[in-house]
Amino acid sequence: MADTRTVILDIAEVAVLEKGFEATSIEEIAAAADISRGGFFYHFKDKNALARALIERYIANEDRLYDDLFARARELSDDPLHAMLIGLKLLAELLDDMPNGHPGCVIASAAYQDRLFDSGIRTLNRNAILGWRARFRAMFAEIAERYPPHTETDLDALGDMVSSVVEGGLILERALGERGITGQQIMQLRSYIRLLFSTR
Amino acid sequence: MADTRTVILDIAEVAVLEKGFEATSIEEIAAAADISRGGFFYHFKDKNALARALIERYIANEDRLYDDLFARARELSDDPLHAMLIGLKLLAELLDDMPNGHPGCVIASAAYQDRLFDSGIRTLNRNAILGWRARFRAMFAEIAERYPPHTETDLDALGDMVSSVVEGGLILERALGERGITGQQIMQLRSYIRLLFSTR
DNA sequence: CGTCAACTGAACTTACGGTACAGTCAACTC
DNA sequence: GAGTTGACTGTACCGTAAGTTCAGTTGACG
Repeated sequence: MADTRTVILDIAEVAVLEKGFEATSIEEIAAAADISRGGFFYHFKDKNALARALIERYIANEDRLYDDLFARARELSDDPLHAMLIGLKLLAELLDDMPNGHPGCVIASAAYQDRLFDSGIRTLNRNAILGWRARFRAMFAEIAERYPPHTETDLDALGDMVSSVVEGGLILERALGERGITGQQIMQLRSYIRLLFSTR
Repeated sequence: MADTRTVILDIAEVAVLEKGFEATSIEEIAAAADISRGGFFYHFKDKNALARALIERYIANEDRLYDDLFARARELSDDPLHAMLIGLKLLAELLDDMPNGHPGCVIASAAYQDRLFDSGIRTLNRNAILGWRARFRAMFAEIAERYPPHTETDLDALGDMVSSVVEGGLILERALGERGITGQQIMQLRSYIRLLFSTR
């Protein structure tokens, strides 16, 4: 059995992504985790601590996922452009193969409920996104060195585009109730990257 | 002076985008609109009616904006590809020129608070996004006829990409607290469209 | 037996959504 | 200028649901 803290976070994540943070009650989380309301407060000192833990865990997971996935892609090709194209394909497949679709992004959810949280949490979110920008920017910079882009391109904006397309895709997927949208959008981004850098 | 209903919607929109729907109280809206709680219920029978009105108004505004903007673009060029490129540029400028930045998308906000609303509201959201898909799909189809794309492309996915990039950009913009991100992202999409269709 | 983590269960406080309704007041209609 | 209507105010009230606190229980382990 997983430890209770993890169970709470799992339950809370799903609920928060479906209804928002404020609308997710501690009672409801506790009930689903088979503990009492008091038990919840043994693990988290207040509701804000839950939010912080939720976000920290999400960011750590996402970072690990990107690490693994693009490391794997780099194993499959030594060329930075090909590795990026492979990585994006793997990412699209991974998202599409999730049993119930990707549940949504905790950071996007938080972005639309900003004022509920303290500035520490906002900083956390900000840094996560800046981290992804830097990660992909570096990868694109390496590509651009070997394959000069056909159009002058702001590499920060291009780095952001990965996050942007994922976030946008998840919103459409949720709002439409259609599976596979996010993967499709990533494949469009991939198509852009290929056109932008590849020779001919 | 604007009529009270509009004032309520304006205030509620900002508040909901900042804190989420559940966390926005009727009391607070009424106070900001300088009316009593009773006054609020004169205009909206309950909180759900407010949500619906908020979303309906947002969709109508967005539709009108797209209508105007791409009609204008079409006036400036008869060529469908050029018109699209002009339209995207205009869109990016419009978003960047907003006095306090774009406040965020009500539909994205709703997407992450789905379970709060009845299925009617979900249908509303769904149809709005399907409408934008159809709108842009048609435009891309016309472009593709004259300029066969360099890569085989799913026109629905391409149509969705406009919404996706806007939504994603808005999330980054909010989470980072940086202006201009959404405009940049749209310019990236524009760059993709140009590479995908243009001869040369 | 003592300790400690992991809880339980009840109590407390506040806030919110919603209802009901009597009354006000300015603007328009006949 | 009497009457009507739309747009409210203000107050009182209800139910309940939510966050938080805490004293006390339980069971495993040394």
